[in-house]
Amino acid sequence: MNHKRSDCQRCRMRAQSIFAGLTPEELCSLGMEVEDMESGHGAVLYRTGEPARYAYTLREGAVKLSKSLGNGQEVIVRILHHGDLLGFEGMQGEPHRHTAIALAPSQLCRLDLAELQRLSERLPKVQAAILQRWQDALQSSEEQIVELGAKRAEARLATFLLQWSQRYPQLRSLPFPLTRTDIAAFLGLSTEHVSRIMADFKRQALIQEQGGQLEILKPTSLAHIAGMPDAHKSD
Amino acid sequence: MNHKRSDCQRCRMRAQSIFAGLTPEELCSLGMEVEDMESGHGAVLYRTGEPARYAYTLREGAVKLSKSLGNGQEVIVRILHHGDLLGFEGMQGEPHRHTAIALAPSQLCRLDLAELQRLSERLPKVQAAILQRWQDALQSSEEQIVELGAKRAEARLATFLLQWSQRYPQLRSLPFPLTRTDIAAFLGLSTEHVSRIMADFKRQALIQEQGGQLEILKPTSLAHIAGMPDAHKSD
DNA sequence: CGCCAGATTGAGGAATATCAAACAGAGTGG
DNA sequence: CCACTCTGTTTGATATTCCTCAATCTGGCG
Repeated sequence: MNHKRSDCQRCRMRAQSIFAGLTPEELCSLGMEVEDMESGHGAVLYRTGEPARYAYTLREGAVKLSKSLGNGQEVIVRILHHGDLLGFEGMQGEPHRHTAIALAPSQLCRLDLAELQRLSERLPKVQAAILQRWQDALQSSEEQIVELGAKRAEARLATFLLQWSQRYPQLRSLPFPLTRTDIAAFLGLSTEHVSRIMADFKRQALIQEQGGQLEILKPTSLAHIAGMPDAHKSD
Repeated sequence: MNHKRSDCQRCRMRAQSIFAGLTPEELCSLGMEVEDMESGHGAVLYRTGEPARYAYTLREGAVKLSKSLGNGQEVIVRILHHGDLLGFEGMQGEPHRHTAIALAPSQLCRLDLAELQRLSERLPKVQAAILQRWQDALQSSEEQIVELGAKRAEARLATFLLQWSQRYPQLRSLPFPLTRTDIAAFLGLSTEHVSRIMADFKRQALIQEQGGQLEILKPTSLAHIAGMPDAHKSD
């Protein structure tokens, strides 16, 4: 990993960050210790139960948040893309609730939680932004509950692929660094079952895959399989 | 339903409410429109998609939050007990994301969302309290994801029963107004399967049921089935 | 009593997991 | 450049879990 002092003023994610809406002066006055960092594929950002010192903003790449059961089984609870936040459960002093691992080479901003906490007490805008993120996370978790609770494997995989593609708009060929085992851990299936369904999708020419790149050929058919009556096709 | 102006000062839930930590003077100065209300079994508090005017604190009883799929299938996303909050997604102006239905005769406080929003901007304590609730909700949703994604029916039901019992401490016999269909919609199973497993648990004398009352006879065995290595038995 | 919603039970079938084996591709060392 | 390993994928055969459908049973209630 590679750390350096960050220049938030010029960050191209600023408009979507938790510091959006602050004037440059306010931003300057924060005195926040923010470090740019890069994490390679497989890098562990933090582990379940560790005391939380830092929170992160994911600027580029993808990160999985997972919990592991006693028996060694791993469940991926959420998958994060550029613009997402992680590690903020530490703001209330709690230890990390997940293990966070980079799925692809990623760029992040690392924020000191103690400072952030003081900050959010002073600046309601920041607190409101963080609240919004919590709400988004809850919404996505609840959608995941619906997937796991009500849909069959095919449908789960279809929605998953569509959701993934929506995080990379106007991109024909998507970065797709996930292992079958990762997908399985996220969708509550076995590796083999995921593999079979992916193979099916390819045979039906719904998707195409080559060297970590994924292409959604028939989003409408996938949406139909996913059980979304009329999801407006974004491609 | 039955409405009347509430006296928050004397509310016995005040210590756990989002207004905890406020001085009586602050509480007085709120000018919040808070209404006490009672809802009978099956009463609908709000529906998915409705514009959100009110949020609620559940003082007594139980409420289910559910989403329904296009095909008429219903998934219960979360079940609320006394002390829990609901309907707060409206604070950011969004419509309700769930349908909220009382599972038992319940007592709630109804808060005007617009007022609450203005309030939380003035009082960081209130906002912090709400943030904490969002976090709790997220945590519980993520635990549910783990249940649905990684555990088999028996284990899911066992954890569910144990979690239920933990919401009624020092109570030998628990109120248990749930239908098999409700449990099934929460655990991602079919009604019949739930029924079978419940019958099994009874035959093994792990639990006992009569007239809407549930008794956990062997919490330790249940915890074992649930896949919790050493959950400290709370009973 | 007759009726009705919910619960239980059984039988059969579909969805998914598990186990085992073969396969493909990316290094790596010779 | 070629074996050779290593990791991840695919495929097949079988076992298990869970669902579906249908029937019966139960308790409350007009």
